Amino acid sequence: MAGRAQQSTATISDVATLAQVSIKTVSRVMNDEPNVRAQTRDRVKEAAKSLNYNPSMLARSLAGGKSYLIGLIYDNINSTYAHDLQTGMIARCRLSKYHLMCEPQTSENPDLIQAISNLLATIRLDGIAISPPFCDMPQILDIIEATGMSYVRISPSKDLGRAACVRMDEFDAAYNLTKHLIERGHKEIGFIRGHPQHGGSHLRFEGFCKALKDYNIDANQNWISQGYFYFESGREAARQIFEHSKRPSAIFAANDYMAFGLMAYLHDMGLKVPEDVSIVGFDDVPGCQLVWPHLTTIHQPVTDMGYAAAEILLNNGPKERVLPYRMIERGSVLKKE
Amino acid sequence: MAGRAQQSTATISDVATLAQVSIKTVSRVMNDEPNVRAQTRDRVKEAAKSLNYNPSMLARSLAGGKSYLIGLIYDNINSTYAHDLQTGMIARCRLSKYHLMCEPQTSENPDLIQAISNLLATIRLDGIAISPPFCDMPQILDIIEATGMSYVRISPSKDLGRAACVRMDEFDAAYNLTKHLIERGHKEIGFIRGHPQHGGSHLRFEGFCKALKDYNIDANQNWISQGYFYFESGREAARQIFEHSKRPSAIFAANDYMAFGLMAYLHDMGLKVPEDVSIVGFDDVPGCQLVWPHLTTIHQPVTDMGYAAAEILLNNGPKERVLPYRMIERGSVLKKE
DNA sequence: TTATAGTTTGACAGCGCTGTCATAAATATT
DNA sequence: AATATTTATGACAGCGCTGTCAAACTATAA
Repeated sequence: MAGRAQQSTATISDVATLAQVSIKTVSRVMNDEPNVRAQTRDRVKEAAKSLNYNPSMLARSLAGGKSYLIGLIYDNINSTYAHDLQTGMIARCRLSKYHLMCEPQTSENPDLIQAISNLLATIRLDGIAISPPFCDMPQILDIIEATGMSYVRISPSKDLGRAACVRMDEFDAAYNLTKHLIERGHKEIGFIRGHPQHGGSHLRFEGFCKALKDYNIDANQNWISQGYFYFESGREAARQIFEHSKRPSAIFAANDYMAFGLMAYLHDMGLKVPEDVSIVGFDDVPGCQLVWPHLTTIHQPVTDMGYAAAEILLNNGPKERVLPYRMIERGSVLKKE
Repeated sequence: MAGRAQQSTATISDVATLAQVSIKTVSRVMNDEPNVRAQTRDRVKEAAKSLNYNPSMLARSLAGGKSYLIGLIYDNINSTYAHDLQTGMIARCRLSKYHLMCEPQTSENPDLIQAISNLLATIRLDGIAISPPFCDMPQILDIIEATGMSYVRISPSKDLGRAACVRMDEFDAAYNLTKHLIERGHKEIGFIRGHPQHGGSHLRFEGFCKALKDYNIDANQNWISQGYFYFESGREAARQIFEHSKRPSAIFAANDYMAFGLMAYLHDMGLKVPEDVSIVGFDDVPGCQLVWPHLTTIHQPVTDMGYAAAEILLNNGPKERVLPYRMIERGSVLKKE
């Protein structure tokens, strides 16, 4: 097992002795509490500085009932998404001297509920953020609520009012992206759906359908295919779409990875993007600028969502934050006529 | 600020009362210590289970002098790398009921040293892993050593013997990748160097040079260009290489992102990969399978390295682990003649 | 001046565990 | 049966802080 903690770190009583005050006064100064004479405050600060003293997070946690830790439960499948969420949360945590506990999970884990329950019992987090697909699992929300801990859902798709949440308007984004296709002259539009367990899938599909409807375009069921959010599933879904004799002029993939799979399929079939088929994705993962042509997509403000989630947890902020998305036009859509 | 910790969690004394033993005995059972009668052990375990008791990490840390936390200091620039490292470390942590504290930093931060110093003082980590470029900064290693904390360097390039480390043989990998190019008939080979501060850059370049030398090929200095490990720097470095009248038949980019930048440049210039120019990269980031043609590269076992690093920290394992790399042949290299 | 309120400080308990050490019980040895 | 040895258990202190409350000190009002 790992070695013992270090020996030679200053404690609060070292500072108290040096500054000739009680440890409680040092505590007050370190926590910026009121009712400390300016002169005393300075003396303590100086003493702390000269000893290079930093309060122990552990001891503060135990004594104060706050852990200075918030958690993030995420699915390890989509590494970029998780990483961006972390980055945003950590940025906000640092402002409040908090730290982030990262808790990857997989929805396949049969002991998922127990694992999360144990986590909550062993570490008294001051709050927890839950990203998809976990934020849509009622059982998980139940056990969190049972602990009385505050939590925030990131991009939930069911039961929106249940708890604090951070999200973007995926329906609206999908609607506008579809509209973008229609406005460029596309009428034969296919759709590759995402993982049915991931809430975003439905919202994106509904936005797509609504746009078609508003523009009086019939959705051809042959061009609607099921994928699961990863590359190969996009390729496979594409195969099913192009099995049919008549083919669409544009395809909306419910996320970028499936769009990449679709592009690979098209490449193998000798079909050109966007000349033969236009493509749009969703998420704006880094790969969008690597594929050729670059992929037109919706940029999800993932880092901002992480930041906002931490903000809600630390600051008891507003219970719902809807962040703006951006449509990123690149080269994968052909303007017809 | 965040809410108070939850109210209704069982503590060790609840379990002790229910099992009719002292809290110390409960502690022994929870920590699998010897000298507890089997019958007592069972009674305690049952009581713990029925109360859904989990020992508080915080309290154990404070009392026991172990924090059950190890840290990872990483550069947030390269998200995939950091994420994979995290994944490996977390996997190993879970086996020992440890948790990972992620500490992104940027080398540009003027207060870098102070930030790390404060971190070490506020959280008594039981160990810390340092990835590039931080693992090559002597100042950082100094302050860690001053705390007496155990640490492990990930892919260091200077001063290898200084502390425990996990790495792969980058020199050898670069050598073999260059050899691969030579064996396919390439004699005019360029190189895009990586960030001079990142150690790997030098090792990779040296492996390249050694291979050329062993095969009696002169390195044309016009084809050796400086990049900084990110996409645009690869494009810019490519521009400099192709300024010269004579152009190489193959280029080795010191990492994949620069290879992608190079491919973008070539695409813009109407040059075909691999017909006109063969390309190899280094790292095997996910984008390698997105670009066309797919990039031949060296797969770094990053997740395994994270796992091994945590293993060393938690287990006082061997002081050095050299992990195997794999050359991944894809479509970006042309076999000449 | 004395009463009153507000400000500053410290004593002390205790957060939920583990380490140390003493004691009790079980087992082995003579 | 008496003693030595091992095994099992608990009492207690204390990890480094914060919360509570009371005491001391200062400013203001009457």
